[in-house]
Amino acid sequence: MNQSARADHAACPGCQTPDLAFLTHDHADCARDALARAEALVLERGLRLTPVRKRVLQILLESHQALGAYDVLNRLAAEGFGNQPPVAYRALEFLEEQGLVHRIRRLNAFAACMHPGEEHAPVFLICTGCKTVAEAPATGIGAALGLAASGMGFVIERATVEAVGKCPACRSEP
Amino acid sequence: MNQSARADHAACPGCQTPDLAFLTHDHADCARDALARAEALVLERGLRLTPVRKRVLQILLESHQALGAYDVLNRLAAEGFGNQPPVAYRALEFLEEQGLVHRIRRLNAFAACMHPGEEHAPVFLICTGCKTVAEAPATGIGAALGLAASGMGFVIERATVEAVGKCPACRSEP
DNA sequence: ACCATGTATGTTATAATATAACATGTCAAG
DNA sequence: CTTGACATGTTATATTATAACATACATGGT
Repeated sequence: MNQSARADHAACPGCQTPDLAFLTHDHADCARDALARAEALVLERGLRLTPVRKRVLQILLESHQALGAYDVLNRLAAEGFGNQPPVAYRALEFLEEQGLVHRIRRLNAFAACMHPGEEHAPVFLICTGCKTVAEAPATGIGAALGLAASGMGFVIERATVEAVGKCPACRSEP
Repeated sequence: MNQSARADHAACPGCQTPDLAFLTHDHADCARDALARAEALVLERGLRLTPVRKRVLQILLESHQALGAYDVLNRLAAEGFGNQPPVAYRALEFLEEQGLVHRIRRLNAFAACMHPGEEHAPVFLICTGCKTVAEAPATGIGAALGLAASGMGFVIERATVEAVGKCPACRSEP
């Protein structure tokens, strides 16, 4: 699968069901769901999913890739929002604090969380072929990490786990 | 333990023996060892540990912390090496390719590898108190990660695992 | 010894990412 | 209808990183 195919939201990888992450499926659905859940979560917490914040989340959900802050900013600016970096960075920061967006440090980029609200230490699989970022089920890894650390007397607060490699589609291509 | 105490090389944490990583021990020894092993490794591979490269590695070994590229650059410049970013970045890139230095993405920084040559997917423990970065034994984590990924048909090439938290010394302080 | 070649370093310039500080606007409680 | 808290907009700048080209330096072949 090439990158332009991946840009088609009707046939995309990486959504919340791990089994589907790198398979073709209807992405419009999971984006809509994630947005609705995000909105509910934020309200529950007495916070506001303002227009900029909502739009930033939508952009990330729709693009279904990790986007740089300036990519997001450009889209915002094109739609009449502010066009200075803090506009994007602040929205992204808010969304990250609320667990709605994850920061992919390896890419200096941000990706929408595909299962907000659920407790999770995210693990990212970054395909070097199609640039898709999938959130993997972290089962066991957080625990193994905590264990290794506590063996040295270290107490983990947050962890970043990012792997680069090839997704099934890109692996079976030249 | 505070940061100035950590700057004292005669009583430092984080070296190659996991059990000692956050304990006091003689760092001059492990720095010297690591440098010698690095030199040998590079020669084995038919490459050159030139003065800049060697000095960069020494700086990282001695400081025993993760340093930004510009921190390294400033020290180089003060010693008569070039004072432009590529000088530092190129040496760091070379050292990273040779597995002698690791990049800590969370900090936009670089740290000397404490056990070069040994096969390892590094796991970093970053103390938010004293800024010390320790390389933890990754036992099991790489495997767990590979397993989780292959469940989705994803093949990992390289992984970044970084945890932030508190080391024993900083945890027992205010 | 000399040159050809590849590799390393130095330098200039700029790109890409991120934040500080302050001004303005908005909204809801009192 | 004002006050206070929060959000957004704007200006400016800091920090991190790389591209492109020039110079030097080592090494092997002759």
